[in-house]
Amino acid sequence: MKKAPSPSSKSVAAELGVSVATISRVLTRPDLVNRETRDRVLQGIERLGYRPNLIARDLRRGQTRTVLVVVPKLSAFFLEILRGTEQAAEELGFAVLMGNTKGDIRRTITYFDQVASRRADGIILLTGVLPPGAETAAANLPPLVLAAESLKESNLPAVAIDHAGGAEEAVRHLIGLGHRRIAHIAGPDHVLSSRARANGYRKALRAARLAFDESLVQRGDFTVESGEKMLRVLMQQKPTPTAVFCANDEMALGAIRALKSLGFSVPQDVSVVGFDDQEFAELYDPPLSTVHIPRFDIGYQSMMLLRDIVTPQRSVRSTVLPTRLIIRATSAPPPKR
Amino acid sequence: MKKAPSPSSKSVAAELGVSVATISRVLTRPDLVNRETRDRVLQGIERLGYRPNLIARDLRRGQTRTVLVVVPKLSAFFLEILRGTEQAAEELGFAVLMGNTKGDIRRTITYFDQVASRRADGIILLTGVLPPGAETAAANLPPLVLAAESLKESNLPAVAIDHAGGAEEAVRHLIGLGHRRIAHIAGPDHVLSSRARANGYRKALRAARLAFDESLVQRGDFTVESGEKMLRVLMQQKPTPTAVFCANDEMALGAIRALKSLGFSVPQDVSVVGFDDQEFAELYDPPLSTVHIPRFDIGYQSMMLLRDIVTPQRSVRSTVLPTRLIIRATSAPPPKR
DNA sequence: TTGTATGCGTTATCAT
DNA sequence: ATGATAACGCATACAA
Repeated sequence: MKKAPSPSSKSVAAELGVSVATISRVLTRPDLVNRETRDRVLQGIERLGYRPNLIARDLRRGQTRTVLVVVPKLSAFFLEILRGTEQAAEELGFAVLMGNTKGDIRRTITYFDQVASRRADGIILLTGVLPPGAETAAANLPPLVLAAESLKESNLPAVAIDHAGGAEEAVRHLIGLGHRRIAHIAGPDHVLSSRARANGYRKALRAARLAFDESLVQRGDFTVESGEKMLRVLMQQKPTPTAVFCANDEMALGAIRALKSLGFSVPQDVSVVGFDDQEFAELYDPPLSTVHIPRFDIGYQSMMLLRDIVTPQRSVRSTVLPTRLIIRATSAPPPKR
Repeated sequence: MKKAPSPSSKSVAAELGVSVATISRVLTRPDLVNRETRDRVLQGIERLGYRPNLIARDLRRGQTRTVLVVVPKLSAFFLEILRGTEQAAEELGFAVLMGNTKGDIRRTITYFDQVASRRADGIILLTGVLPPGAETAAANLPPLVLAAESLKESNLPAVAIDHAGGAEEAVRHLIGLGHRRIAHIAGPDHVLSSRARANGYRKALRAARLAFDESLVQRGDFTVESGEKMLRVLMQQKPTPTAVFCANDEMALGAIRALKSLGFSVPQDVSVVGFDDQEFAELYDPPLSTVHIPRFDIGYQSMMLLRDIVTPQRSVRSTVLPTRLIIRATSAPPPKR
């Protein structure tokens, strides 16, 4: 049983006694061809196992119907986004290429080149940073959607997240439970999303006319360890906070771990709320209250937006997607005194 | 600033007063061209922003240097594999296309078609199942590597995991700690890997001359819930087991959860060991002892193997990768009585 | 309704 | 060392 290479339209045409044009038409504009011939061709295609060569088609058409998704690293966070992109891509008949910069911004250029080289029609960029030279308006950017991590000031098409709104809702939740001294473990200051989340925290306090206490805000670096460390700092303030809002789930886990080891129980003594709703949030003990990021939607919408960009005559509109507070078991009313 | 489409080799050639052949040679076989012309061409390419059209190149060469990775679902497990594949692909100059069957075996055929249509050179199949028609040797399979989940009887190129060996090591570890009544929460019987893990469990018992007790083996379905449920069943046996080896991490989590709610502490009263070493295993409280699967390597080796397959004159050899026991905090000596 | 012929942008063969 | 040219397999404008 030797592996027969798929025949070309030419050989199928020859076999059936029609022209290659007819083969092509049957596949792309069936309405243009006579019913009988169409059926005969379809049958022949089936019998001979013909598959049109997409490379040739792409070359001819000048497009690939392929999107390149570029992530800064292959983490669970981006996985769910990828899932959304894949779903939308499938619906639109697009293929999905993977790109991973591994934190090296310059590698982004390599991927830009991929679309300059016509291996993909456009890029969904999840890295949050444009490569050095590309920042100027003069730079020749490929069709591009900025997703999840939007750039500071850019009017490039983007699918962003309402970080501030999510943080605000989380803190409002804690306030609603009766908390008055609410701490915040923030993320790195240079990351736009941490700043937005910190802003949401302050806004919620302000709306509830709660004083903003500088000492109740500590900055971590998104790791579990930094969460532990900052929690310890926070518990040295007095009076101690009764709730901690963390800028991501890892730090929330660290905070809980540190609380436990300090002899506090969560949420009876101290409430903790995270951000991201990563997979482990639900599995943790106790299950973590956190702010859900619609990762799937980000991926899905990004693909749709990119389609609009590469399709002439479609209007493109950036979006900001809302987050959703998930109340699990780490947030409760403060202890009575 | 209008977006100028990348010029073709023809226009670059015209601009520089050379032939297209020279342009092509400069890019693919620089040694064949005179030093001066080469430099001049290189310079012109840079100046005009020329990027060779990979689609045209692929068409001409009859290959795409693209691999299609097909997963049954986009989970963290496959993510790490994908990372390995991506790494190898980058080293080899391959692009990575994503395919997701979402559990629908028939969709695999769609992806096979993608390579029949020349969108990719081959497939790394992570689904563990071949589509219905394709099982026969007569079926015209695309260049294929079976990864992670190997098929029952097939001599297709594969990168497999030593499930049995990993399970054996885990149970040996428990035996070494002094456990004598070791239970097993197995996975579904129709999944080859669960069967292999169960076999490893029995083999370790046999090697230690411990009696195999049917009632100490319960079958779950890889979910946290089934882990809880089966643990409860196990603890009704008497004497109760002092250790539980679970066929995956989710069920191990379920078992721990159930143990806690029954008033047992882990690992003081009962030890628990999982399988997979998923991300949350390390983060859990207490951190889970489990069997690490070299997911990255699976992906990496699969890509290398596929390269061997699509490259003439390279020999292809299937591999079985070893697992590695990770001892964390859920396994300890049994309580003294 | 169908066929013929051209070109998409390369690479490779064959001359020169 | 370089150029002219023929494919690669398809889609389409034009002819019939």
